[in-house]
Formats: sequence, C-alpha cells, structure tokens
Amino acid sequence: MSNDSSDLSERAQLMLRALIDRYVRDGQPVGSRTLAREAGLDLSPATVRNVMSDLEALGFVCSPHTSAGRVPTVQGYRFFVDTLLKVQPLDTQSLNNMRLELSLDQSPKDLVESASGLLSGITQMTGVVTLPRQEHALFKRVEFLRLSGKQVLAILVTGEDEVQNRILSTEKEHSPAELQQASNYLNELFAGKDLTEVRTALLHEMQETRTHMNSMMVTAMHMADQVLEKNQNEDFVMAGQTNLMGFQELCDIDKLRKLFDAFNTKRDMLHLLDQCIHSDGIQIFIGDESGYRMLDECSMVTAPYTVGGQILGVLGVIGPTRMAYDRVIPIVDATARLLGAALNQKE
Amino acid sequence: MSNDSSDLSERAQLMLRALIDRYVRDGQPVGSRTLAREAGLDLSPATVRNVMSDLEALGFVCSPHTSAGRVPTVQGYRFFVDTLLKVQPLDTQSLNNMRLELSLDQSPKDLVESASGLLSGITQMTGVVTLPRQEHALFKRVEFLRLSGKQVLAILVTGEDEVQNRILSTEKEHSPAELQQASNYLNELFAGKDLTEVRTALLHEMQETRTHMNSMMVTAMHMADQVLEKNQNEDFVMAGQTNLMGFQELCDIDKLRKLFDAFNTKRDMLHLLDQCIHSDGIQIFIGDESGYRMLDECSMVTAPYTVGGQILGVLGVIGPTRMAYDRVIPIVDATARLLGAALNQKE
DNA sequence: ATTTGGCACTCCGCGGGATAGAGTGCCAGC
DNA sequence: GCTGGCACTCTATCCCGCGGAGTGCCAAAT
Repeated sequence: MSNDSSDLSERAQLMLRALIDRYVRDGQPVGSRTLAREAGLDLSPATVRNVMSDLEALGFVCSPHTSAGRVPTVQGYRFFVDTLLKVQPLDTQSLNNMRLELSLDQSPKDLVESASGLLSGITQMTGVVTLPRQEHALFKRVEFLRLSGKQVLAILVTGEDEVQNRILSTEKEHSPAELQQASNYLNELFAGKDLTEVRTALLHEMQETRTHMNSMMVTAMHMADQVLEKNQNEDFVMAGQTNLMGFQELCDIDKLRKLFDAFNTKRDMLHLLDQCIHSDGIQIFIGDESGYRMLDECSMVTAPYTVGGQILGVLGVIGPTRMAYDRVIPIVDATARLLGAALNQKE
Repeated sequence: MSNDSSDLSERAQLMLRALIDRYVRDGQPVGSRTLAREAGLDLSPATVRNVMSDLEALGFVCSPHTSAGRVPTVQGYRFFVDTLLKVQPLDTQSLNNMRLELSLDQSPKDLVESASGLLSGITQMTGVVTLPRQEHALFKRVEFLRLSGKQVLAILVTGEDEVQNRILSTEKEHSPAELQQASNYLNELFAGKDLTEVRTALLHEMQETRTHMNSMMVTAMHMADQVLEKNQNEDFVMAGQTNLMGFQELCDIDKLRKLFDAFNTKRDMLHLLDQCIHSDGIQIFIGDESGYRMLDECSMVTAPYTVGGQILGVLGVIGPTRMAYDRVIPIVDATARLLGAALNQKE
C-alpha cells in the first residue's frame, strides 16, 4: 500500500494532527475513542483504530504497551512539524509585552538577558540566547596602557560603546609614548570600520613587505592582532531551567540531572547552537535528532537573530519533546525579530 | 530531672553522637537495637530506649511516627555541632590536591571558580564562593577615554591588574587633553593606595573649600568619585548544584525546584552570605535556622577568607541538613585558608 | 536505683490477589 | 469501506494480610 509518507491519506494526516494535539495537551497516550471525538470527523472508534494501525506501521506513532493508547514517535513529530503544522499567530497581547520588554533602553548584554527571560517566561520552558557575535561590530577605537614590565592592557571600544579589555604580553617593554603612538596610528587607520574588515586589513598589511613600515607601525599591528585574535568569546545565557522540572517525562531525577549537568558544561550546548546559526530561519531538533544524548527526551526550537542581514546569534527554547510546537515556534520567531530590531536601534 | 541541656549525662551525649553519626551515614531513622550496637557502650536496647526517650524530651531527636527509630532534630544537630563535634583532620591526600588546584597561576576570578569547584567536588554538595571585595585592593591607575558627547569611559586598574570599566555621564564635554590631565592628576595623587583610603581622601578633598582647586581638579575628583561609587559588585559563584539531586530528602521535585529557583534569584542568597561575612571563623546554619524557607531541609557551612587579616569574602557549602559536618567543616576551613593564601600571593 | 528481659502494641512496607478501566485486534454484518 | 460487537490484554489501584522493626511499659534482676 502507501508506505510513501507523502501520499498519506488526508484523513490519516488529520488524525495524526489531532493525536499530537491531544497528546501535547495532557501527556497521556491517546486511544481510539478519545481520538474519534477529538478529530472532528464523524467516525467510530473502530475506524480510528484501523487508521492508527496504519500510522503505527509508518512509524509515526507507537503504543507504550498493548492496550494503551498511541503516542507520537520522533518521526511522527518530525512529519508533523514538517508538513502539517499550522503555527498559531501570536496574540497581540503577548507580542506587545515582548516588544515592551525588549524596547526598553538596555545594553546589548541586558537585551540578551531579557530575551532569554522572555522565552522562558512565556513558554514556561528554558530559554537560551547566544551572545551576539562581535565580528561585525564597528571598531571605534583602541587604547593601550602599560601595566608593568612587558604587560600591556588593551582596551577595545566597539560600536555601541561596548568595552573589552585584554592583557597582552609584548616582546619588549614599551614606553607610554610608544603605546600612545601605536593607538593613534590604529585609531586613525581603522576607526569606524567593521571588525572583520579590520582583521583582514591587518593580516594583509602584515604580510606586505615591512620595509616601508617603521617599527612603531609593526608594533601597533602586532598588538592589534592580539587584541582581535580570539574575539569569539562565544557564550550563551539561559533562563528558566527549573521550568523543566514540571514535566512528567523529565521527573526522573537522573534524567534531569544529566540535562542540567549538560547545561553547566556549556561546551556541547554551544556546539549544538553553533550548528543552528548557519541555517536561516527556524530550526527544530526533536528528541535525539540533535545527536546529543543529553537532549534525549527534549526538543529545541531555535532561530537566528540578525541585524541588517547579518546573523549575530541564535536564540531558542529547550523543552520536552512533547511541546506545543505551534505555540512555541511563533514565540521564538518573534523574539528573534524583536531582539534583532532592538539591537539594531542601538547601532 | 536534668532538663538543663548542659548537664546532659555523658552517656546520653555519646548516644546522641552515635545516633547522628549513624543517621548521617545511611539516612534511616535509627532504632534502639542498632544504636546499642553502634554506640560501643555495652548496653541493652531497653536501656538505650530510656535514654532516647530523654533525648526526645529535650527536643534533640524525634521519631517520624510511632515505631520508627529516632531522627535528629535541628536542635539536635545544633547541640551536636556546638558541643560534641570533633572534626576529623583532613587527609593529606585531599589537602595536597586542593593546594595544587589553588596554587596554579590563576587570576583572582579563576581562583574563586576553582575554590567553588573544589568545594562541590570534594563534598559532593554545592559550593559557593562570594567574589572578593575590592575595597582593599590597591588603586593602581585610572584612565579616561572620551566616547561621545558627554560620555566618558573610565578604566580603573587595581592591584593585581584587575581591570574595571565604567561609563560615566559628565556634565559637560571634556576634551581628550582635559581627560588626560585629570587622570594624570589622580594617578599621581593616589597611585598605590588602598581603594577605601582613596575614597575617604576623595570625599575629604571634595568637602574642603574648593577655592584653591582649579576646575580640572574638581572635574577629576568628581569623575573618580563616580568610578569608585558603587564598587560593590557583590556577586557569587556556585558549582555542583546538581549534586544535590542525589539526596533522598531533596528528591521531592518541588523542593528541589524551590531551592534552584532561589539560587537563580541570587538576592536572598547574597543576603544570607552577607551575614556570614561579619563573623570570623566557621559558621553553620542548620535547617531553617537561616530564616530562609528555601533552605528548609538544607544546611550551610561557611567561612570567611582573608588576606592579611582583611576579610575579602565568604565561601561555603550547601547541602542537606543530614550532612557529615565533621568532614565538611575542615574542608570549608581549609579551602578558605588556601584561597586566602592564593590570593595573597597574587598581591 | 539502675539495668534488663519480656510482652503487647503500633506502624510501615511489601507481595499477592482481585477488580475496574482503557484500549486493542479481529471478525462478521451492514 | 465503515461499524458494532466481542474476546483479550495490560495497567493501575485498592485492599488484605503479614512480617519486621521499633516503641513503651512493667516487673524482675543486679
């Protein structure tokens, strides 16, 4: 018969939708009688049973044991979100709240915190937001201060008056005057430019024959290089971890523990989020699709946020696989847009 | 009879000790037979029962229900730690590990992280360490950078090359030259002094008639004041929250949730830690003694850490009331000493 | 006067039916 | 192709009885 999922009968799709809908609502396996009522179609439980049997054969649902209702599988959720999900438009009430929350005058860092809080607050799950990439921020100025011996404190001021410090170890001791010269030189050369632009220009310059550069210039270049070097202090912020404690499927203490441990060792998490940043638009990991054990019973809905077309970071929500995707997706989407807009105003 | 706790019979004290010992080990109410064996005294269960009855009358133990063994009460623990606790000396193995971990060349901030990790790692509970107070750090130098309009970026470098940024809003626009003058003036005046000393000197100067100060000096003073103003970025670091999930008495998801929520809203926690900073030496909060509901089934063992006699912060361990105080106390104590020593070397 | 053994009593925890409820699968009839 | 009916299965729950652990008290022993 039709084990090509694409020509799954209209009716079967409707039932799957209804089943997931119901299961998401109350977490119990759903049986034929319930579904018959729920689906709106005027069918008897017996008929529903037949259809469910088909759905089970396709791997979209399964029953925990004989004589329990059916539960969606990961593939079931996948098919659901891919082809038969209709997102619910966000009610204007919440939207306004969000806009308000994110339009207050805040520093970029605070905005990220707010966004994370919003996500966790509205969805009652856990919100994550990666810190914005600095790569495309504007180079405003740099200053060097001599600390002691060969240690130099570099201060980099970027577009939105964000300040970064770094302590450099130089090869020889530099006098305050030399440092002043170096920073003047760099500021003149690069002020107002894009950080990546600065970086490439820098590398380019340094590869040029250095004959027509005086030693001061070389020093300046070197130090600037060190400052910009590992500028990817990629990290992220999350809020509402404890929200996850409310869900039955995570009430197994051991599972929760693994999850939280994973949050603490941020490495894997970052790696996962990193993957999301490359796809534009909403991305959804269901259950173990992420490939990370820690998220076994969890799903993640993410979206990149952008300013002027440039992707600055990712944000999203982590919750049990059984989540209301139709509700969560627009929330994540809206948050991404609003955060982008808020960051844009700052520039 | 003797309901004055101070003349609790030798034997009764011994039994209380044994009881707590046993209860801490396996978490089960302990009955007369067990205790008779445990206590070492050669007594029959019946005798033990009589003594336990006394202890119950004094409020040191209680039974969860008729015909269960006895469990120490908060007051029981209190009496235990106050008068009949003998701390176990720390084995040299662990001590060396700790010393190693804290003697690596690390920035103060990293040291704090390490200390917190150590506490949680060794005790298998949750470690907390407040960030060191900066009040008694040395003023090394300050620099001002003009950002835009009336915004000035102040950079304060303290003793151990710690750097702090602050953005000031000034009353009028200052030229780079003016700012340079101001920082020169301040650096000359205050370099190498204690931050609090600087602060008081500052306030004193500003109250003086300003007639013999030129406008540059006034400006400098004002800006310095703003920089030093709210220098108490009190915050703390904790590690190993998930360790707490292992304990039965906290396996009630709801209780755990409250606890973690409390950790996230750091306010109460800070307040509590703040109280500890004023007492010198180990301090122990048992159960609800802290007055904070969140710690209902938990205890906290803290100790301030010092450099050169100055208390810089507090560190400690949070765990279930049923913890091995005799083991935890020396660990907290040692960590405090080692952290103090490590910070001292940095100066 | 304290300690001890004995005894009756209480309460928890556990395994074992028994039962009700929910749900399935299949089949025969519409 | 849909439906009602029927037998079957599996779970969850309550109840029961029982053994174990422990207490409290009393009377006897030291």
